[in-house]
Amino acid sequence: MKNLIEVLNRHGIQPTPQRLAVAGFVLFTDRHPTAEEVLAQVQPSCPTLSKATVYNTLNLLVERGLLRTQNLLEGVVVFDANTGHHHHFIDDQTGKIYDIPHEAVDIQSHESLADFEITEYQVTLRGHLKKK
Amino acid sequence: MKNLIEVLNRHGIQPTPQRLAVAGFVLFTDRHPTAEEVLAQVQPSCPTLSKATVYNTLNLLVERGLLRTQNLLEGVVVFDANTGHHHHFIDDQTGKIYDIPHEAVDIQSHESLADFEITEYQVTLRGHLKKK
DNA sequence: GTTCGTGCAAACGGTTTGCAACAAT
DNA sequence: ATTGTTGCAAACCGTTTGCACGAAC
Repeated sequence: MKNLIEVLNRHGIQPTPQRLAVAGFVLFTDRHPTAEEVLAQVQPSCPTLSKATVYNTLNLLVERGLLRTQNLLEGVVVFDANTGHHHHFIDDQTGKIYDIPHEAVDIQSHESLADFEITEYQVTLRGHLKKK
Repeated sequence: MKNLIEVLNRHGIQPTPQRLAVAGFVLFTDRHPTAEEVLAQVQPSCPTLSKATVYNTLNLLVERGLLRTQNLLEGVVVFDANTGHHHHFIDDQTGKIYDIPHEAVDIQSHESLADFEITEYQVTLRGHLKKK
């Protein structure tokens, strides 16, 4: 992917094969993988990839603003390619995490919160998918 | 505290001195302490208290529904005596976590979320305290 | 040949577990 | 004696780090 190389370059990241493999997966998936899952996914197509390099690369992508981490489930850190403001829906039955556009949820806070200057908010919705 | 002993008994927890010390702090604070902080806080008044017993007791309280864990900040697990539905406000400057009553925030979800059967939601607000 | 990235293995830190000593009944 | 709790230390697991090798310029 030419584009990916450009993106990395633009963020001061040298596009090595390992980094391309990791970024190529993690920046374009809507799953919310853990570091382990990234390794398991990418290892086959890039057999020399080590755990340390996965972590180094993921941290680099986060540092450069291409990726963010999320702490949605008890003690599990996942990586999210959606770096803008958005919310999440977690399917209780499958554990799957869905991104929800920021505009899809409006919040209205009671005047009892007058002392709080709210600059940002994130909503975590839980439930299950409706059978349609 | 007579009450505390009763509460523990009612939940099938034998009220040992260590458990009373831990529960006496963690169930009645509105801070959101980590396990470390619980140990540091309670150790002085209960010198024989070990780290393992703090974890065992906290896990027991969670298991019995007297306490819950929260994952609000990157990789930090805190314990929250408020076991009902509620939201949180995190002061960006101090990192302090405030409990927000569930009714103090209304959410309204866009019809684009029609496929999601939402059974529960939690809002994390961020910002800073207004100087009054 | 200097710089940067990699793989490996060791270190790390928060949490858990195994176990022997120790109540309490 | 049995049951349950404790403290200690070791184990655990996800993540980070140190370091020597290797590729690129």
